[in-house]
Amino acid sequence: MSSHGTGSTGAASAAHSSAPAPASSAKAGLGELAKSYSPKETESAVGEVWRSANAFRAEPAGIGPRGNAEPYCIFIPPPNVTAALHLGHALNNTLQDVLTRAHRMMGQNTLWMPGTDHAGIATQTVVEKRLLQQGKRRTDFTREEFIAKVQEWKDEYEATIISQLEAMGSSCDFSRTRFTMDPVCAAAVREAFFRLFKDGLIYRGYRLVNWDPVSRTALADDEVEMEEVKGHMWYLRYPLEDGSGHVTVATTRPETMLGDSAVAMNPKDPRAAALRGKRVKLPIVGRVIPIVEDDYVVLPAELAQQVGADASDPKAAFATGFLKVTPAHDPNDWEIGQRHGLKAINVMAEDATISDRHGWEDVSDEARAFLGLSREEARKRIVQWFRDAGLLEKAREYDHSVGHSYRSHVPIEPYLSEQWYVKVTDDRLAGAAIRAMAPDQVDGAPAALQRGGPASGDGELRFWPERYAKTFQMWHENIRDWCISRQLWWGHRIPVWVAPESAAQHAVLAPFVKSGRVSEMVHSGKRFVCVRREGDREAIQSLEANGFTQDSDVLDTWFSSALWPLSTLGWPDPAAAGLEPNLLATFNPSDVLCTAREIITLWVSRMVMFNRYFTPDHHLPFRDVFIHAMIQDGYGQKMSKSLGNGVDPRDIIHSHGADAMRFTLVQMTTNTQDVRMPVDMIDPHSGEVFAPATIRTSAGHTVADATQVSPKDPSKRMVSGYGFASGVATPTDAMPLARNTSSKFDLGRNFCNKLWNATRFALSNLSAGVGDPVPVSELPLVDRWIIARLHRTMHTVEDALASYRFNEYAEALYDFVWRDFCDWYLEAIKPTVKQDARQRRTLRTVLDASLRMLHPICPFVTETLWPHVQATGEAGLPGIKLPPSATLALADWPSIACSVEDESAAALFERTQAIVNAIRNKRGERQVQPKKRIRLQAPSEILALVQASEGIVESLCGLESVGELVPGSAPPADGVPFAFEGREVVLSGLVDAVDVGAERIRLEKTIADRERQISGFRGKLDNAGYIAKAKPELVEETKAKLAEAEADLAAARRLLAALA
RNA sequence: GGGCGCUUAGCUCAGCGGCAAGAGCACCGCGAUUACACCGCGGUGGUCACAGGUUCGAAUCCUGUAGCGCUCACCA
Repeated sequence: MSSHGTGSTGAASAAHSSAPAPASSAKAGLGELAKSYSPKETESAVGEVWRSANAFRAEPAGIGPRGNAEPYCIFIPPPNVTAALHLGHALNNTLQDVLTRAHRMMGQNTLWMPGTDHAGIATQTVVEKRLLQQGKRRTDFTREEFIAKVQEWKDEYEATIISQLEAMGSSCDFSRTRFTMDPVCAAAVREAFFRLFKDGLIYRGYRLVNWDPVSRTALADDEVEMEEVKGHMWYLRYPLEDGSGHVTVATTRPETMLGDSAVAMNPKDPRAAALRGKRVKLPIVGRVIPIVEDDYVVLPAELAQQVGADASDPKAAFATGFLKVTPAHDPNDWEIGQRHGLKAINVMAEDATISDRHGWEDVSDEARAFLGLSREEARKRIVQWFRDAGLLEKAREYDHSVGHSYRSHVPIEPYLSEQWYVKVTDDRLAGAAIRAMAPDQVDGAPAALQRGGPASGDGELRFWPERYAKTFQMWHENIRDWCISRQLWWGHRIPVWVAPESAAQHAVLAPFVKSGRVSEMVHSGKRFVCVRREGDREAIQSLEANGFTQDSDVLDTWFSSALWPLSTLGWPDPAAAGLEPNLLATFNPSDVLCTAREIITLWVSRMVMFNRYFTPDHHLPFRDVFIHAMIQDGYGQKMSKSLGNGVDPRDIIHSHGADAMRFTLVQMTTNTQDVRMPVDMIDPHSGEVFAPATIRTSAGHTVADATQVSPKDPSKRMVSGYGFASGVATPTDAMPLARNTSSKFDLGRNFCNKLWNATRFALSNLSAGVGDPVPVSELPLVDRWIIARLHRTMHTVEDALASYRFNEYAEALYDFVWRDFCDWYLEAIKPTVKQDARQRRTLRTVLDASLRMLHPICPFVTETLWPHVQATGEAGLPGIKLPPSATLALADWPSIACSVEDESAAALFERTQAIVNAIRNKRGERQVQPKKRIRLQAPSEILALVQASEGIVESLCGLESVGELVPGSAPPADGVPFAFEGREVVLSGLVDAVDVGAERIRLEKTIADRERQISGFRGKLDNAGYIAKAKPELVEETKAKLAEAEADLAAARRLLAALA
């Protein structure tokens, strides 16, 4: 089919020869472009063109050729280094690149800041998993040794990710690439922590956290996954202390009863009066605990109705009205405990085994038997104990959802511990985030908006699509303080040193505090000292000499991510970080953040809070937030690194090319929430595409089986992407890794090929020279029409881009290039362009402008074609400016004046298209061979239209003659009549003999269609409400349509009569 | 339970108050014509999930129902 692999006359040689200086050295000519676009052979050369032109380097204000231009900046959502990028990232980054490239071409000083995220818990987990496969554990190494291993992993995947971004054509300023744990970012983290600590916004909190008993670390709320679990509801009897009876509590977690410190009941409960002041003797433990009254307790349905309380609470269905209160092991119980001054008795160790060493003191002999048991085992034995003691009232099956660690997948234990918190509930953080919202996107009474005065950034944050503003608002209205300490090794170590409080510390600390090098606080008998600078050895040595030790925990990853728009630009001091002093001021605030919706709470929120808090004028990190769709696999599951169902963009680049991938992704970016991407596999043994065999994981996900059998040869096998990502299967020479693909990308591939061939055709004509510019009014009709279409397309594209309607951008160009330019313009000019230099000027100009507008979506193919097109001579017409440029990536966006749009020419050409379509339709209906010439006879009004088309109707319809149809004269014997614009028109020479019966059926169908239309239009026009209330233009339009339909109907009836 | 979204041609999706509802793929017919078979020309195919309502006019707005998906919170 093409010259793949020959390299002799193909695109590869053309691109390679032009790579060092594409525009100047390229000699355009048909022979240089292969018959079809072969991305593999050109993409790397194009990448080299951009690299050698330093095309994506951004400089701060005042420096470089764009130093005085308005800045445009996007911060990449830093991909985490746990794994390679998948198609979700490809979508995310393609959209950012489209914006970046378009704004660069529009002349702005444009920075797309790239980098990666260390993803503390996730990365540590994948490395630990790999070590486990080698039979080793984290604790077999020192902290430093282990971190070095994680670092190795990070280096490998960081390089992979950057190379994936480059392969996709991402126009990031790679010279500024950052990593959230590099020294520049680490300095920002240190300063931010210090300031928050000093300002009282970081504090030590002793409370229940989400505890992962396997990983033995605290987790943030958003790191907990809810999973449906089949369990039981146990009804336990607790005897009253005075022996007068018992109360029954319902619980799913009987093992926590060892730590109960009260039983609660609702004060409205009819039984409350009798029980008020009584106490309960806790079985097994023997602890005597009070019965407290609290509104939180739900009454059982029957009682609720009796006292007129709300019985609709789902809990009412199984509640007993008595609630065991275990403050140390349940968040709600903790709240009740706080309200009633109850003790929190922690009965578990850090691994969630029953323990008497973490706050449980009154262990009875009977209870001692349960020490050391796991949660699950303790539950069984305690239930058995109650059953044996006759205190188990009943048990029933009960399904409920339980929080699980997204890391180890075991149930989370609400666990009492002391952690570091950021007080995000403070108005300076959450309040500032809500005040940032654009007022028209804030839901409900803007109470929050009224709290603060207008600061810069207030009211400026806008979500696209706007429905996501609600997510942002609700998150901040219900926000809870943020637990930021993690008991991990991989991450930013918390810069706090601690020692038991003592008077002697003052003398040591005073000078450091005074000079602002440290900040201190005292909490529960300990002194905590935050050291501002990592390099402050003097302060650290002094602290350590006085018995202080550094907190061994690290910070939540999102703490450093939250600083990304600041840290990447060198905050707090770019110069000290070795960067340009005004880098930060130039590019923060940035313009838009592109991300997925689950990131709104995790990251967008925190960036907004931190950027506003840390900048003196409280400005935003970005003004717009664009939320794009989530890419799902063919089974409706989110593509994710952890599930391993992601498709590597390099696979799609391999099968379809980077531009095809990009175009397709942009084209599918509507404002929907999810897009499905059915994934096929390519057999590495045969190259055949097939649907992979799937399995269901224990968690219920459908994924490609880890190994697959070759569809061609059952003796051969391969490893799937899932098999590789999950570590289940390792590719070998005999069992290689299979690439994925998806036929979805055919759309983009076909389009790129179409553009390639249209350009090839244009080049073959342009070699005759492009002529001097002439006013648009002097050009042939079809030229004036295509220029009008070009102008309108440019506006559609610009409007779409300005409001992030990416699919409209792609579709406007798809239709313009394929439908208007290829199907109509190129076909129409074929007979004339070789002789008409004016027309070649139009062709040159339209092609040039099209490549420019398409470049942000398809940078590789457009840049490859660019030097060939540039070499044909000057582009542009009066009103259309297309200044030359060596590289397309740095070329100007087209400038097209509205005055070039000739509306009457456009309208006339649209009538031309209509008659061409009508004639083609008649040919098609009769299966006339394309080569066969036919004759047209039409009344003078229609003949005038045909003549005005300047030969286009004749050439596009294969007409050998056009003649006047005199009214009343007999039509030719082989005449095929039809109605056009209410006139009778006859085609002849289509067939040897007219099939009168078939002709009658066609005419009768036309008559029926028109009659239906006419009755529709008349219905509207007879409706007084329509005449009175609809827009006048619309009424006029309807009248015109009615008239035309009536004329067509009359013509068809006359034709039918003549046929008989 | 709260929030968000989806349900339009066989498939994947646009359209979100006003032409006789669109695209790509698939399908059917004609076609190796000096850009392109990753192609050209023509065609088939839809009571726009269902039920009410608002309106001169509803796929489009409102209410309700059903199914699907995501997300947050929570269950003793």
